[in-house]
Amino acid sequence: MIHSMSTDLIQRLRLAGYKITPPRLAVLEVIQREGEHLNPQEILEQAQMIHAQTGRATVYRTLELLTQLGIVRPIYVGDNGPTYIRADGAHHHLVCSRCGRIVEFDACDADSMGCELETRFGFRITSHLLEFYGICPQCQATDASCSAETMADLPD
Amino acid sequence: MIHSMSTDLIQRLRLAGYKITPPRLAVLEVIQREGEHLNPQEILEQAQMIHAQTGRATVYRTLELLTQLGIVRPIYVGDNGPTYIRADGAHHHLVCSRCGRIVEFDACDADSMGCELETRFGFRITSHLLEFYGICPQCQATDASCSAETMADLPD
DNA sequence: CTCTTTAATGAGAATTATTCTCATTTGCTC
DNA sequence: GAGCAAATGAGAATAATTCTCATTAAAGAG
Repeated sequence: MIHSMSTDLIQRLRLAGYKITPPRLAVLEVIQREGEHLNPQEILEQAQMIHAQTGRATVYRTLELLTQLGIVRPIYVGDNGPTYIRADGAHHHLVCSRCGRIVEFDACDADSMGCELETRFGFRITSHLLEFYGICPQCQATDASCSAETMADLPD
Repeated sequence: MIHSMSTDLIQRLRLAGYKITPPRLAVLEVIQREGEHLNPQEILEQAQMIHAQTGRATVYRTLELLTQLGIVRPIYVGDNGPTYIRADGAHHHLVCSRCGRIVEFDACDADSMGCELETRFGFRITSHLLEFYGICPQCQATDASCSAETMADLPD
């Protein structure tokens, strides 16, 4: 099997006592490559391009395993099901409660807080998620007036 | 129907053009009362104590509605399904990737960031969620050594 | 207070997502 | 390369959520 993947991650799997198998490599590869917001179905499809026989159950099992190992983690955005992302790195979202619109931002003070929390609770912190919830400008405009747009939001 | 609930919320429903019905009042009451981390099944059960005929589909429909209105929002903790909380107020978690342990903390710099983001993106922000992911002290201890505890985490 | 309109409801069917089962395969160690 | 247990794939089973539709009832008009 050809794989151009971080030997480091493979080592982590091996050291934790797990076998290095084609489906696991495929899932790992997919998540490393895309990095963002793939749901189990999409991960299955992409993994099958790498290792055609990959089964759905194995994808779920692998995602659970990689989550346990702190390599990936599920993230819930809007009202979709879970998607998986690399467990390192931070995520910052503004989420509109009304329409579900998501805006990303960077710049975040959380890292310094993270350090403090590491000391305080003894966690070894690898990443964070900071989400603000509210109403986006567009939806505010809609709410404010009693125009046709407003009507569109009322029950049919 | 007897309900000792925030007239304010009822007004918001009414103003948005929705009818005030017993199941909606029941769900609203349950979420107001408990406030935290109830899943749809639990909300159904508790709502039925208030209004016995409440149906499951209606609970889902009401949760969707209340989410749209920014009154509640779903939150995903660990690998359980969604639970619903009041949309106001902040939530701060330390989540262990390995064992799923959750520690709550308060004190959070996010509010000032929230103000800045309101200006920058025009959102009207009502709450936030800040989660740090990492490995809890217990799991670190397990990882570090090659003791019996470590064995327990390896594949059977 | 009664009537009318139409949103909302409950029951259960249908769908979708996830987990489980088990016979078979395959990494890994020696 | 032989042995062993972990890992796998297929599909069954389960759980969670959404949809359908006939019926009910909330809200406004008169």
